[in-house]
Amino acid sequence: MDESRRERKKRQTRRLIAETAIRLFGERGYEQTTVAEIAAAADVATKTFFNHFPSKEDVLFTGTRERNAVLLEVIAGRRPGESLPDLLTRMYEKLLADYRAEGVEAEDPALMKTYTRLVMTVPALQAKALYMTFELQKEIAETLVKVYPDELDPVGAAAVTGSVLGAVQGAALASMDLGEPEERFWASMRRGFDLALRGLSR
Amino acid sequence: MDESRRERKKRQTRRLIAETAIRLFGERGYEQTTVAEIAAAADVATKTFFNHFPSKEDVLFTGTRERNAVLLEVIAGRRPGESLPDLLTRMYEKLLADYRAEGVEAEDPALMKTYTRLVMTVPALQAKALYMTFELQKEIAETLVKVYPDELDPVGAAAVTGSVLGAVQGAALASMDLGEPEERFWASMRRGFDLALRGLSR
DNA sequence: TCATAGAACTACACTAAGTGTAAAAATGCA
DNA sequence: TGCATTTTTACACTTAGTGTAGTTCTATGA
Repeated sequence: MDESRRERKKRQTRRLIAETAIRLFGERGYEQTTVAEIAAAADVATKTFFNHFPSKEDVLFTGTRERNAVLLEVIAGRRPGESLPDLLTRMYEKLLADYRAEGVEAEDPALMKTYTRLVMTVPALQAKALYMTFELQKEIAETLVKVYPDELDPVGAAAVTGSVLGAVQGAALASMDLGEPEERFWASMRRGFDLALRGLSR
Repeated sequence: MDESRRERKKRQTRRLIAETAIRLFGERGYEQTTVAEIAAAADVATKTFFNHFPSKEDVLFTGTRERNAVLLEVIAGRRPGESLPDLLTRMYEKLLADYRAEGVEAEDPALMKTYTRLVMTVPALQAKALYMTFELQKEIAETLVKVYPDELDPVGAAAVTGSVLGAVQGAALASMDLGEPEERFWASMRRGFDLALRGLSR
């Protein structure tokens, strides 16, 4: 077995806490739910919550770092001679694929929807999400400079990254605000991406 | 007198708290400084701090809402027949002018520098700054739809806005990270803006 | 000048997030 | 079984932030 009982139980506890948290947040609202209540509902000590998650918000952003790492790998794996627009497009496709896969693999679609609603409406969670996107942006820019040493300097790379992610994010959020259905949502995100990309290809 | 004594004293207290806060943050660091310490140093009750500022972070973002409002006015005041790139350029010029004026009008340049360093390095403050930019973005996009009813829909406007602000922000932060001097910093910001704008003009 | 309404400030009690520590319980391994 | 390591727990503590009621200061009208 590649996972010991200890590791398995730890993961279980972590997962139990996270799912309990989303459920309670959905029922009572984010601010109205205390960490103590989550811990009690999951039948663990309050401290155990903070042993697994550095803050109350973090319980909602468990997989984000890993998902971001995947995008960075795409950038780092620039193919020989691959143009910047092509590489960014590959990254975007990967982002999209992950996003859709997440929706499918989710064992509980209702939780997924609750999650989206929370992150879109609760200021503290929005700020957290923005901050993490911001960190991703810096890492992408840094990696871009490495794989395009002759074409990109740090400022240019940061501008490109900010432009692309900003456009995609803006379009996605606007689409959600409008309550657009699934398929139009993907189309809107694509529009944002294409718009930003046009600035690169001269 | 257009300002009563009451209003004047209130403003004085508010200003005293804000300046004391920046000074202490600069000396001891943001997290290491408690609101109680700030209040004590400014010789007011802790509650008075929260009467003026909703949170510890907010003491560092006093003028932001007003400055953002100015940018929105530029957008709302689209001149007859003015193209989107022209209007955005006017907004950018305004942003720049405000930014430079702020640096000049600052009675204490050292505090200004401390302020910049804090906002750039402390996670909680970065997140707050990002969140406020995000809110500005939404308002700009909303206003753009109003002044370009035939050319822009909500998704397009959000994409444009996100692209431009994202690029400018990315370039500016990268420039600061590099420690570029004043003049190169402005040039870098401009590069970001121009890059994003290219995506619009065809 | 005095009286009074309202605004700002203060004192105080309280909730909740988050940290540090040491002990207890569970697990891995010899 | 015995021992080391990891996870969980209990507990005490700090700090951000809220609610309330009372006090002080300011504006204003008689």
